[in-house]
Amino acid sequence: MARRSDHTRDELRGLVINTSIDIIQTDGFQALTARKIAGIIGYSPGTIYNLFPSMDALCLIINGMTIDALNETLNDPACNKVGASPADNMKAMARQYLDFAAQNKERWMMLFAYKLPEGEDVPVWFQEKVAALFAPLERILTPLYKNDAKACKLAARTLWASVHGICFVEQTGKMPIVIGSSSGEAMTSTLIDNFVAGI
Amino acid sequence: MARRSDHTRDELRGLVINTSIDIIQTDGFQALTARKIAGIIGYSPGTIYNLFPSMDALCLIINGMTIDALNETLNDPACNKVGASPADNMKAMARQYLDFAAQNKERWMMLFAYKLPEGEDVPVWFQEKVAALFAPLERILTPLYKNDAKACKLAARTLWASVHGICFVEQTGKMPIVIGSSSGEAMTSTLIDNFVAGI
DNA sequence: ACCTGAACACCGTTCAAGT
DNA sequence: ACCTGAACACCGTTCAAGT
Repeated sequence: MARRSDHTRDELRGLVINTSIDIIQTDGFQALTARKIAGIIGYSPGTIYNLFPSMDALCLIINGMTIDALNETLNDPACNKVGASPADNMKAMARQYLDFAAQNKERWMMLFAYKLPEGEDVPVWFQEKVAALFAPLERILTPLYKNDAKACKLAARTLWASVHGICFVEQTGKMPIVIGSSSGEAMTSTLIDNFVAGI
Repeated sequence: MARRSDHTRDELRGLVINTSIDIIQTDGFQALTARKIAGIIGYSPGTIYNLFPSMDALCLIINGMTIDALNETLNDPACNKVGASPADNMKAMARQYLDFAAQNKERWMMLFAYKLPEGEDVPVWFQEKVAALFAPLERILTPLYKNDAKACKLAARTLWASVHGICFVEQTGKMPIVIGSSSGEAMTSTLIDNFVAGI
């Protein structure tokens, strides 16, 4: 066939990524295959490998974009109000996290269920994106740990991991819901109220 | 070939399950394939389907066994001491959870990363195993919520999910470790201390 | 009754060959 | 230079055929 030049290389990459996200959100990330992407965008499977070194590399890029989108919601003014109490800002931030996961369920699940194969390890640029996720919560907590930056970091990571666990349990529905509607929000509220009161 | 009768049907099922767990623990659950199991136990791939309806069914059985093993550690006397404070028992239980995950990393990961395909849903017997997981923690919390069973249930689920999140973050190492060694234990301690103080 | 192994419809990935 | 499509080494799953 040879050069078609229907799209530039960058357009093509964008096309592959957007199509991939569509597939993931519709059928789950297990349904993402090179052949399926190629079929949808009207190219051959080989072209995917012209644009990305491997399916794993593509998945990593998509996960990076999901983290960026999540990070954006955590920096939303709604959970970084100047007048509000740390607890209120934290609750708002937890709600942002829960909402993001609910609205982007399959993309969010992929972030945690997808595993690089045995050999390779997570690249630095990806680790940096993950690390950036903690900053907003640390910022909120700072006033509560005025003279102990180390304790502040520990608390931020503890709360972040806890909210993540609550979100996970809510999204996978593996927890029996005896709590009534909106259990994720009830749990994050209980967590934050008790934690802050206990500081 | 026909009947070999090297093993009874139940022996064969046990052989498949044990071999599967070996593969999972060694190479991760992504590496578990019917053909690989068959090769190791010296039967043809078809035999796997004689013993189990599908690979998904086998995975579900293995996950059920992992939950049973986890549940056993949560009922260990070490985290259910009569004289100890609820906080101490909870910390011991969290440690049991963290230790189990560390020692059975791939099996534990599979519990959360493995997803049934789009159509089918989790059978009731599996849901019941999951539900049983919360009882030990609820038992510990009961004295702290004497006259409010509903709040106790909510707190138990909140703490359980939180410890799970901490464990997840520790196991996947997605969190930058600025905290020093044994960050999982540091986080669960902070969580439990603050939460209990805040009740 | 139990087990096989070929067959079917899929994968990811590579790469010689085409324009 | 870009893209294809056949090829290779894998999957899960089924089932006629063998003992």
